[in-house]
Amino acid sequence: MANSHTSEQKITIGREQSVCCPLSDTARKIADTFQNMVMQRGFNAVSYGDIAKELGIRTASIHYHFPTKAGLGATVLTRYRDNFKNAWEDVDADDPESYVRAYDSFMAPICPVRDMDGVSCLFGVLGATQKTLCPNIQEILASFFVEQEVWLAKVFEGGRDRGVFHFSGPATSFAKLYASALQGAMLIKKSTNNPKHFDVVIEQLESMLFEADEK
Amino acid sequence: MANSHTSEQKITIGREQSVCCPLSDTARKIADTFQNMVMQRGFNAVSYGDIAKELGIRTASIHYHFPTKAGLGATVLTRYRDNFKNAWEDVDADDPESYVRAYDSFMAPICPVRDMDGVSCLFGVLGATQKTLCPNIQEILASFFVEQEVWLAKVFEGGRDRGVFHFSGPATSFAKLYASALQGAMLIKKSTNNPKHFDVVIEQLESMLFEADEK
DNA sequence: GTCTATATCATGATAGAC
DNA sequence: GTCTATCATGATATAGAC
Repeated sequence: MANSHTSEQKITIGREQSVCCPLSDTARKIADTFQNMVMQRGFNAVSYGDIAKELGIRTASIHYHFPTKAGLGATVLTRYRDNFKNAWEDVDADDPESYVRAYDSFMAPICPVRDMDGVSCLFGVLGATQKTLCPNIQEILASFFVEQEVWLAKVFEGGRDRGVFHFSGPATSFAKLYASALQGAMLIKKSTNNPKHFDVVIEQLESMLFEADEK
Repeated sequence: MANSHTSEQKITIGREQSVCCPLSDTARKIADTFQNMVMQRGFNAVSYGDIAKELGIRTASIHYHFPTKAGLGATVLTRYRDNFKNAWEDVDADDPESYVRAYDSFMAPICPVRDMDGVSCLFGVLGATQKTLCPNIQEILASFFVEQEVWLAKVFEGGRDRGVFHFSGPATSFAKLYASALQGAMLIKKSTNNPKHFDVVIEQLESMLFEADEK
């Protein structure tokens, strides 16, 4: 059943590399294909055989580049996380508009995920089966969600203080809500085959966040 | 790795039965155990062997009650869905408070999921790997999310008209946001091992929905 | 209704030739 | 770096005894 997809789609996010050595051309193709498939089907439903078939190579070749599936998963997730975190622009306390730009930089890497049918965020997909993943990956997952919330709360709070954002309650609570809504929206978008679901949720969130600008 | 859990936890939701014949005692134990495990690890990471081990029986016995894993999944998901939908109380157009009660009835079945460590909503877990599931289950999933949104939007809109709820924009958009936030919050709660995450998101949502009552 | 035994298949992974 | 060949394991599922 894991092979019952009819049309694989290429995803162009997350090609950046993590701390360690850059990936060779083949390794990158493997990582891209794996990432794309996991975002559609989940970690446990993608096999080396699926990747090999898609790329027209043998599973042994994949094992040469990535000896273990857990290692491949960690590489892909690290790259995906770094792509997001590197996008986050710093704020300038003296420039209110920098908070809006920071928010935009946060949302930018999400767009490619939004625009692909049949996928949802890698973090969310892995989080759904968290307990089945190796401790390394569990740790990357958990710490990203925490870091994301801390960063968002800082931007939201500073932006509210400067009058560019509007929401009630603690900034950490609003950040938790925002991150949760994005994850859930991608998940429901995928489950209902309705790309618009995600767009509508973002519209609703932003109409709240920027409410004064629209009055 | 699917067996690396140290302490299975019992869940008491979703014991209600669907349209067809009620489950025998053993069948119900199997369904409960399977549902609980799937909410922790996902459909593809739970095997008949895992269930058999947990219950102290053989896999062949499980096949007697549920010939196929897809069938077991459909039974469990149908039961889970009915448990939610049956909780939804009708509104009385002449009674504004009935809209608050309807909202409470919607949230009630979510509490047990909130209170269990290491699990997230069955809909969300299955949605994350949607493409790997049989068409039957995919359909139940997709239609539930749509029905949920329609019901929520109706309650939100009626409640806003009567002054008990407060939000801006179309009720369908707010319903989409609400459903997404709940799904994402459970997912992040599980991924970060932080039960409070879910509570905070609900607090934030309700402080928005009931804002006037708190001023 | 539950069991033993078994069939069949896919999986992650390794050894060693080229 | 890629291949063929192979291994060990665990999965779904079935047949038939009790």
